[in-house]
Parts: sequence; structure tokens; C-alpha cells
Amino acid sequence: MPELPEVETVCRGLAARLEGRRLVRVELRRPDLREPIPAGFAAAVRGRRVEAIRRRAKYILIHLDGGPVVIAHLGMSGRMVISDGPAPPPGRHDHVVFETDDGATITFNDARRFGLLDLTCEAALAGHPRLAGLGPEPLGADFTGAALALALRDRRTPIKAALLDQRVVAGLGNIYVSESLFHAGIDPARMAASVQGRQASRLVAAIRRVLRAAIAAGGSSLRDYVQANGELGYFQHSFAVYGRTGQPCPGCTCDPTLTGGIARLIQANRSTFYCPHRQR
DNA sequence: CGGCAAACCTGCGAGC
DNA sequence: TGCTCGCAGGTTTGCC
Repeated sequence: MPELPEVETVCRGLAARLEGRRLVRVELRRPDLREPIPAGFAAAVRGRRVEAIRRRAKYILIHLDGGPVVIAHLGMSGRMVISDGPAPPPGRHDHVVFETDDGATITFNDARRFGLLDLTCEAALAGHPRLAGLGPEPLGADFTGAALALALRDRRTPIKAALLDQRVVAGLGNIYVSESLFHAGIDPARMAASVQGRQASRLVAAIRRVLRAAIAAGGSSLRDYVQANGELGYFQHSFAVYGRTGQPCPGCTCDPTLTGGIARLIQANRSTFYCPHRQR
């Protein structure tokens, strides 16, 4: 799925086109996503003006005038795509279609249906069960080395798994965890609690650097992800380790045919990519 | 309580 | 060509 940089890119694209516009039509074509779209969703949204579109972790928050807030999650394969001009004929896996007062069509498409659309209101947003337990935003001021070290201190799980836990830090996924650990020089199998002090600070710096670069590139397009304008991201060309099993490590000068290059291991049922030589 | 595997659902590429 | 298998960016559940 879209991880933080992809969701951020989608949010920016949606905000640029939709803020200030009114949603004049909402069509639920297939409401049984990961969770059923709540009853009354369309009625609550229809006719409202979009005041702001923000991101929290991997959630897209669409603030509407008068208080309703749409919470959208793209799961593994979700897209939110804008098209201008005449509404395109609905395609396979187009589950929800919005239309604005100035003729934009916004389509929520999700082949695997791991995504979700939920509805809350301004007053209940912070306490919403999907958002309440989330850790700090990795690009926020409160995500410091000291804060991460504290969050990891009691974790007896590999650092890879800890960083995927949205309560520790919100918005990382499988790609950017591998990339960040590489740039920080930390072995993904290391016990989370052992990442302290200077290493926690290095890890924070690496996470922020990787995420910023990925956002600047419009995210990573592997299979399903596209920006709100339909364009692809291109950060996948900058991966140091993700999906690069056997290829040379960008930081090592030794011959990959001798060292084996980038290695892959399975942790908590998910692939991790790393350089056994540089990550300790 | 904590950690891990499996489940949710569909598509795609590789290999036979 | 066509089948089966393994794999995929996330999150939640349930079991040990």
C-alpha cells in the first residue's frame, strides 16, 4: 500500500483540486470494503463543501463544512484519482465516486478492498478508534531520538517489527522501514529495545530523510499506486535495498557475487531487505 | 501482556 | 495456452 509518502502525495493532489469545492454527488458502488461504509455516508457528505484535506499516519482526512470528516485509508491497493471533464465510465474496482460542483470526478478504486471509508465529525476526530492510538508523525517536531528511544525501550521484538507498529511511529510501512534501517546502518533483526541513544537519533534522522525524499519524488509506484492526478511516483528508482535481493549494496564497494549483495529475510510474515555487511 | 501467524481479497508474474 | 504457486505497499484478530 501506499505508505506515508504516497498518502501525503495523494492528499496534496486532492487538496489542490478539491479544497473549497462542493461535493454534489456521491455514489457508493460497492460499500463492502475492509469495513462496510457506514450507513448515511453519502447523505452526510452530499452537498458539503471541502474545507481541508489533511493526512494523519496513512489516513486521508477530508474535513467538510459543518463538521463531518471523512476518514479514508487506501489499504494495499487503494487509489484516489481525480479526473476532469465528463465523468469516466466506472471501471472495475471503482467502489466510490464523488463529483464536485465544478465538474471534477474523484474515484476511490481498490482491487483488494483492504481500504476503508469512514465518517466521523470534527469533535470526535481525535478520539476516533482508528486514530486514537497512533504514535507521533515521523516528520513532526515531537519525533525525536529521545522519543523513539523511549518508545522502543520496552519492546522485545525486532526493530523492523517495532517500526511497523503504528503506535511507535505512525505512517511507516514495509518499504520505508527497510530503507530507513539501511540508511541508519541498523540490522533489522536487532532487538528494538537495544536501539537507544545515538542510534535512535540516527534512525530518526534516516526515517525523516527517506520520507522527505520519497514525498519529493511523488512516492513509490510499484504495482497499484498512482498520485491523485494519475501520474506515477518515481522514488522506487531510489531504493537502496527494497526489492533488490542479490543486487549490489549501494554503500559497499565489495563484489556482490562474493558477498551475496542485498539479502532478504522474512520477519513477522513480511519481507525485509538489508545489507548484512553494513547493518549491525 | 506481548509477539507472531493467519486472515481479509484480488491480481500478477514465474514456472511447469 | 493455461494452470498453480508465491508474492504484494496494511491492519486486525486470535492463539500461544
